[in-house]
Amino acid sequence: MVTQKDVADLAGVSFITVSRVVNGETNVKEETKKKVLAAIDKLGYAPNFAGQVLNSGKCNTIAILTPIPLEQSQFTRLAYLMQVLAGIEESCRNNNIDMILGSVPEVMHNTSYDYLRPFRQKKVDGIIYIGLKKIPKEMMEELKKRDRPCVVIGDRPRSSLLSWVDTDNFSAAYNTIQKIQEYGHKIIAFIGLESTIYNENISEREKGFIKALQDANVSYAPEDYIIRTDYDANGLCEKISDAVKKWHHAPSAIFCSMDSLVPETVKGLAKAGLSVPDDVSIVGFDGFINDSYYYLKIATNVQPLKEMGKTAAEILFNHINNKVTKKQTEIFQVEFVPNDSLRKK
Amino acid sequence: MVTQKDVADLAGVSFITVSRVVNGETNVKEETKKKVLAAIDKLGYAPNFAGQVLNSGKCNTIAILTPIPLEQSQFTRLAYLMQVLAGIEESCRNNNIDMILGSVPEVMHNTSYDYLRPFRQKKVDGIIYIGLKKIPKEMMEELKKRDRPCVVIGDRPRSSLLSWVDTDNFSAAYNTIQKIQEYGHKIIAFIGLESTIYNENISEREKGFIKALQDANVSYAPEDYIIRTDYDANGLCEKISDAVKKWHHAPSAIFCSMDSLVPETVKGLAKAGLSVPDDVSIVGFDGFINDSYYYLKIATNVQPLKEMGKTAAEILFNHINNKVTKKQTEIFQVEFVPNDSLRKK
DNA sequence: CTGAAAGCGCTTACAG
DNA sequence: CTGAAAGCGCTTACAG
Repeated sequence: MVTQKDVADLAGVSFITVSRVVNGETNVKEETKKKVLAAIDKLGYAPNFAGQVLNSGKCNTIAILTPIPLEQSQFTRLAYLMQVLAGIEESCRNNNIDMILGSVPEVMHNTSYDYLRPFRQKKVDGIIYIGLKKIPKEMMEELKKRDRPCVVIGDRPRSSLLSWVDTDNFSAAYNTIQKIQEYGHKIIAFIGLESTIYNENISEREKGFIKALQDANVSYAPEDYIIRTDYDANGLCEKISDAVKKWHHAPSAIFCSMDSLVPETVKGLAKAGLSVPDDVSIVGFDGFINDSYYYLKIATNVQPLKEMGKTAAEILFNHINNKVTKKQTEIFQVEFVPNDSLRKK
Repeated sequence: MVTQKDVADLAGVSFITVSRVVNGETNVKEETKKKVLAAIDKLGYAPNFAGQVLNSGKCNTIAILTPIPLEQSQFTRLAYLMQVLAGIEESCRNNNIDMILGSVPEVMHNTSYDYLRPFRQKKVDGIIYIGLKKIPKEMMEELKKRDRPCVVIGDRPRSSLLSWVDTDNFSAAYNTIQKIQEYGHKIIAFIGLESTIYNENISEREKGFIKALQDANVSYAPEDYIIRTDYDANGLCEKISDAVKKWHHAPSAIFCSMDSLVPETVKGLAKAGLSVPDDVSIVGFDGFINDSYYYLKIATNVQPLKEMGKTAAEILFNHINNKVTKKQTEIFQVEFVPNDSLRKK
């Protein structure tokens, strides 16, 4: 490969001068600089990464770690991941940083795969963890041991070591219920996740739902209008049609904690003889659904995921460059998007 | 940071012995080895990446480059990318290789972003290019100049420098038409992409469509039953309803070159008074659509994308390790999946 | 403005 | 079985 020495030989200078030119130092005679640049161009020289890193200790690479599996049909999580990645990528481009994409395996047993290896080997300057599940214990320990920064997206870890960016899911849900009420709906149900599934975002949405109804002094217990399912909405259809029979007053609106739960919700209502949006309005969360694939344009809440990714990366860069050593946190607001699935009552 | 020297000091040996233990060399006394391992464990030592790279010239990192933008609502391309990535990731895991995710900008002007920098800096041992658009000229030149391997997924570059894996889109389309004919359909239309959009896969599907109909000696010109649109199916609805009026005999089946074109196709037919699948059957391509979001379960063709990703990575690793210097190519078959949208006529 | 020396952390021969 | 020497490509003081 072409090294500084080769360039130096061709330009008739020492390799130190080449280094100076490469790094844009000013104390080089204009004429010398030209000779060196010509030689660089002729030989197609580019500074060797490893040589630079060994000196500087900085590798201009960050790791993106996430428990979200790349391979899955669950579009919601995929789209979430990709939009966040798009934001991170934009910041990385602007700073000439590369991203190593890694994933935290769902189960750690029977695998020798070590997702923290790049981190331990100092192959990355820092980590962005895209939440969904809590940061694993072993990762927290490594972060503590090595002194390199980590920013979390989509969760609010309590450790003072970790910076994070997140959306205000509680407020988003709270505001959503208020909006729905402004449309004249009195009884509102919530579709959430089973409590065995850890997802702080969804549980915050649930809390926002409950609080908003309490504050509105509704005549029913909000908890009685919560139905829980899993990410794939397994059994949701039946649960809903059963609930419709059980409820004294059927809800005229339903707040789905994820758009991906909407289709099964609609099916469950249909099974119980209710149609959307004629009988029941629906508001979701995420805004990932391609309109053309669903008969219904869903009113929803959109998180500024790309912005969050950008911001997380920028915070990480600040930490890496030691401009900021103190933990930083940022909370983003969610945008409510009305649409056909929400009707005035 | 903890170096081999620190470990050596603690274990009371030279750092060379530490290196031997780290690299699993056998010529180390069992007792010495134990001392060293204990010291490694105590200090949390991990070999510094840059040090290793500078010696070996291998960085155990590959670049994934793609012109597919991460940020977009076009689910088809996103899902395509992610499934391929999932396959690459699996191979990478098995070989302790990291992946740097980069994207080839759509327009090169007014940006100083250099997507080939990691490659030039020898920050990666090789590249996997996930096709959609042809490899840019400047990239081909760089590949020629630096002597590092590149494997292409989803395109068949003519250069003898590049290995590739691809699906047999021609045969898949050919077979699809035969299947549709087996279901009793005589007149079959094709929805493809405008010729200004470069996409070898789609154009191969179009060729397969034409050839199958020619071989079946149909009484019409297959070309008269081709409608072209763009990735977002802009104007497709109108084109189809117009075509239905124009055609002497309306098709009883339509082969959409991408599933994502199905909804607008269905709308266009509806506009012309035809319903799917009662009046017209539809077969698509990709199999990405989440069943629950569409009223119709689409008969389609599924590419083994994850397998392709895995294979591409393995080929690349072979090149990197110099086991194989000759260009390698692999063609995967596509699986036909019948479903509700295809009816017997 | 330019160059010789030392060193970043590691591995690869070479000596013993 | 173990260690001293040299070098991978680069940058950072230091000297002139």
